[in-house]
Amino acid sequence: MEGESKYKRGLWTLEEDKLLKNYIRENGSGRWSRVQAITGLKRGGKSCRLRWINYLSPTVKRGNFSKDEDDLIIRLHKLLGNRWSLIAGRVPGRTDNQVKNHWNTYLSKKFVTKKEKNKPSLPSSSVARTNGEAVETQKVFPQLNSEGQMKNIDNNGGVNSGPVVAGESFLFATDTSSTHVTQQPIHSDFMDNDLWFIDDYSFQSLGSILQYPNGDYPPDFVCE
DNA sequence: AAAATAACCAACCGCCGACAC
DNA sequence: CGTGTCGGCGGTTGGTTATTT
Repeated sequence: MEGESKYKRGLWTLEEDKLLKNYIRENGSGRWSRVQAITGLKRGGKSCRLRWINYLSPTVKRGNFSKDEDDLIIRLHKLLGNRWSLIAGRVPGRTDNQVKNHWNTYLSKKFVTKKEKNKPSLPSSSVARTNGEAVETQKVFPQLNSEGQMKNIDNNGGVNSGPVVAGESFLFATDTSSTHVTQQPIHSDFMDNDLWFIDDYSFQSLGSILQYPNGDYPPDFVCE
């Protein structure tokens, strides 16, 4: 097809990086589709955006993931599933691509190995594949309304409500085969034990780690 | 030392929602 | 409303590097 080679592909060169950085400095990030016209880069807007967000941006942290970062990612993944942008948003300096790669190449193996000791099988309705391994990805999406009522919506559309104090730790538990979600108080050492590994019939998560430092909740926590 | 395999990670792809016209 | 464009997302690919045989 004509036009298929309109854009260069593959790894970025230092010269291309320099052109893109110059563009950002002069025009700010965004309007990616204009980058080619302005800089002469033979790259599509999407490619430029990705290169900036995942690599060139000064906010991107390079180097190995720390133990703390690993722990946080594991917990957030338990809570959010494969919603990498949401997870990355709570791991300072890390991009969704970094978190996703780190999970797929390292953490999922640790995670699955540990989980498999306690879990002989998975319900087929909630099985996804990661690196060829079966991983349960049941999701619960809590929503907080203006009165502090927490609506927990699971991936089957089931809803359950109850009072929640913003910032207080709470626990979601849901039967994998039903639409019911319940909340239970948790004890303070929850974060230090292995409860956040999936067991046979429940999905449990720590809601408070979803909250941003300024007290806001992510888009999934809709204030009505 | 060479070949095979595994691990890592940057980049691409397809889809989707928001928005402008 | 319908259509096109853009940005964002998660899944996947493929090239490079490290490790094992």
